[in-house]
Amino acid sequence: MYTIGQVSEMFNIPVSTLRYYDKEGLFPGLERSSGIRRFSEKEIEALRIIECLKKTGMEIKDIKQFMEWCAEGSSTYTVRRDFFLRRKKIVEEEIRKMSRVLDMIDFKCWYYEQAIKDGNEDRLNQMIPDNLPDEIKDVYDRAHED
Amino acid sequence: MYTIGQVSEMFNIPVSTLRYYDKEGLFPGLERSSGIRRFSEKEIEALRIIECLKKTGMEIKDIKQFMEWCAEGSSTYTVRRDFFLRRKKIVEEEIRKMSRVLDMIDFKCWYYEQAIKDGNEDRLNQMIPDNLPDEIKDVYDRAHED
DNA sequence: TCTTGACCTGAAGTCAGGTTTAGGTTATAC
DNA sequence: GTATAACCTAAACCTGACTTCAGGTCAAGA
Repeated sequence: MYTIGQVSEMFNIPVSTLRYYDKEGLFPGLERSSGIRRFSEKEIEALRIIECLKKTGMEIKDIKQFMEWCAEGSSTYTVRRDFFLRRKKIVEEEIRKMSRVLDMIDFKCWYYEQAIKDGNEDRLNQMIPDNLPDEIKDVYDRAHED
Repeated sequence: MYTIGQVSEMFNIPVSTLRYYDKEGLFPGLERSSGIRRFSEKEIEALRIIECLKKTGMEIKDIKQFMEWCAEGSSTYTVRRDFFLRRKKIVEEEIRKMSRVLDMIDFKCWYYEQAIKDGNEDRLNQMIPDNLPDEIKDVYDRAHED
């Protein structure tokens, strides 16, 4: 059992944020002794999941929904699995999107490298988009496919 | 040359958002004729970069900084290259982080698949973290490395 | 016992990134 | 030439995710 201050240190999350999460219903079964929150392993695991889901851009109210399903017990196993399957697709798509963003950034790095060499963008602007050298053409194409 | 409405359709961005971007200084040299905004190829390319940088989580005010460098001309080529090199590192880190999140999600999918089969989490809780089967152990380890 | 630090609450404040509203101007089609 | 659709501004409003504040309680050590 941990106090809010200990959990705050463990996860490097402000105490105010933990209280906010509690207020928003992210710890459905959180115990208290004479008013003071007592975090068990259950809440620690919940917090790991919260951190994970927040990284995927999920909103607090949707994380709350998941925590409520956890509190409901074994009747929600399939709902919870489907929840993660949906999230999986979203994160996979996010990674694909980021890879394309990375191609765009790589292209821009190359672009400014050339501009530095040339002292201007004239030659570059004549190359784009059809006369790019092989070394960068693939990156450009991936970055600009919609 | 395009009107704000045409650009809105091209990019599927509300007109109000384009005006907001303009107010925040994201189109430094944007022309007007009798008060009406005239978007040129320059602003279209700017908007492509804005969309890209927004996907990396960059704030409007930092995107504005970049656009100002663009408006300054050839003296800022190296600054702009370095800007993209920094962003590249951040996005690469983001992708690595997302891959670990994906491992966590894969683990959770497996976990609930087992729980559905078993009808409870008892067997699972005895397995975690040291007696996991090989098929999932790697995923678990990657998901939990800090 | 008293003080000090960690805890508690509800309400207000903050910040980013827009969106909505109200009131007005301009361009285009009939 | 007049309707109406698309444009304009400033300012207020909204949402999510916190943070800060004011005022109060609780537990442990000197």
